Amino acid sequence: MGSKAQLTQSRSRARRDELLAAAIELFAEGGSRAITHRAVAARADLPPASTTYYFATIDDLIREALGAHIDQWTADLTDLTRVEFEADVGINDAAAFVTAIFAARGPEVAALELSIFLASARVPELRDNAADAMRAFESLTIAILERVGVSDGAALAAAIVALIAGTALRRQSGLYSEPSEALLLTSAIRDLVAAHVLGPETVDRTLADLRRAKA
Amino acid sequence: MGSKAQLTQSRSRARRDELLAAAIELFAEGGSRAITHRAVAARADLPPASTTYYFATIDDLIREALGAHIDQWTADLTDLTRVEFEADVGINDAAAFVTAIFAARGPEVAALELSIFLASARVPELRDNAADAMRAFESLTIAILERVGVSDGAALAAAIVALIAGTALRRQSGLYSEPSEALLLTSAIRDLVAAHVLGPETVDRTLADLRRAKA
DNA sequence: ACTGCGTTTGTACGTTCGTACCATTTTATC
DNA sequence: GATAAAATGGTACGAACGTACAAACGCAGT
Repeated sequence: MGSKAQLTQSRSRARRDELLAAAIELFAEGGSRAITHRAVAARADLPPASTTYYFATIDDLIREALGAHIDQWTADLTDLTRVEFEADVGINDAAAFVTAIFAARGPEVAALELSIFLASARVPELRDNAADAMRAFESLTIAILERVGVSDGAALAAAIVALIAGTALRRQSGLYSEPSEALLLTSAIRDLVAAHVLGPETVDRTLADLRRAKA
Repeated sequence: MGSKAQLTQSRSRARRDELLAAAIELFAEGGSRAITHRAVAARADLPPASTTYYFATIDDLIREALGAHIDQWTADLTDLTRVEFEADVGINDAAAFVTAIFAARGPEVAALELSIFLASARVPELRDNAADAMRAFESLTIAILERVGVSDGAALAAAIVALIAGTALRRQSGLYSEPSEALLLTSAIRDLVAAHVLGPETVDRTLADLRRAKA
């Protein structure tokens, strides 16, 4: 049996965190297959037996690593919610800001978070962590929308979050250049916000006009 | 050395395909960790040594399985592009149609395709397959937009694809009920199309109005 | 300084893995 | 039907894996 660690000493907690960080590194580089006791320990410059002291099984180690990483992301997003903006921030700045959160950290980092979301579907223990992260991302988006003047933006925020996540995924294919992706995303966010401001009646009318024009 | 198979016999090709299908099944259930020679052979009801005859290494097996699956998806999408619609199809039907392609096949299947996209970022051999799939999806979306009356919809299609992919990802967290997700997605697609039809000037003006209203 | 508990780590065990080998069976060609 | 090529499948071997264990170590409180 592993995992009789009690972590009463701070040095011990630090070592555990280093192992988790090493595991995330390996996961980012080679997927879950790259995470083994020995590889994690070697990456963290710790003896091979150190992993079994802190984690009962290798699956626990993987779960904890992914969970800790996504939790950190949740915490970062929650912190951002409290950031104050300048008074006259416009949609463009806000869109760029939200975009930057997910998409502009480099494709590799985004891929990591996306992978954890996917993994959470298979791993019940991670589901709450993923849900929290998603909630935090949407809350942040709602908060930013409010600063910009949109008050009832829950559904809009959900769409924007989906748009950002999808763009991050699309980017993994390497089909499109970096700046054009960012432009596309900002433009789409602006479109969504504008449609929301104009209201469903205008959208309905516009689409009805489109249908009539086609005939 | 494995992989001296020449596949001159159709039965042999069929067995190979069964192994690939079994590998995909295991991948969907337990990730890349679940794919081992023995597990794949057992799942396909074939002798343990059968995998080494068709695939030089286990990584080749994994790559080929993921590649074949995403290629099949590309082929399906390309076929759909050729489907003719009824004359007076509206945006709602079209949006529901595109939505169904990615999102309504059940979360598990969508997760599989998303996972392959993510994996393609790490595995150079899969990059072309992922790019082809993305292109096919966008081409299909462009084609559908044309039937609805939108002609210059390349950027719009990119946004819609991102939106759909992101919604599929968001759904993995299990935060939202199935029908509300579909509604949200359809609504967002309608908004994007409407904003596109109204044009950038209207969007600009609307956002400028919003900014003024806030102050 | 002593004692107990948490921590650290070298080592080893049994299992499963990737892969190779080779005898056997099946199929294609003549 | 004979012959060669392809396909099949039982088996085995070394490496890497997860995990366990016990001895050694360090940091409390006394």
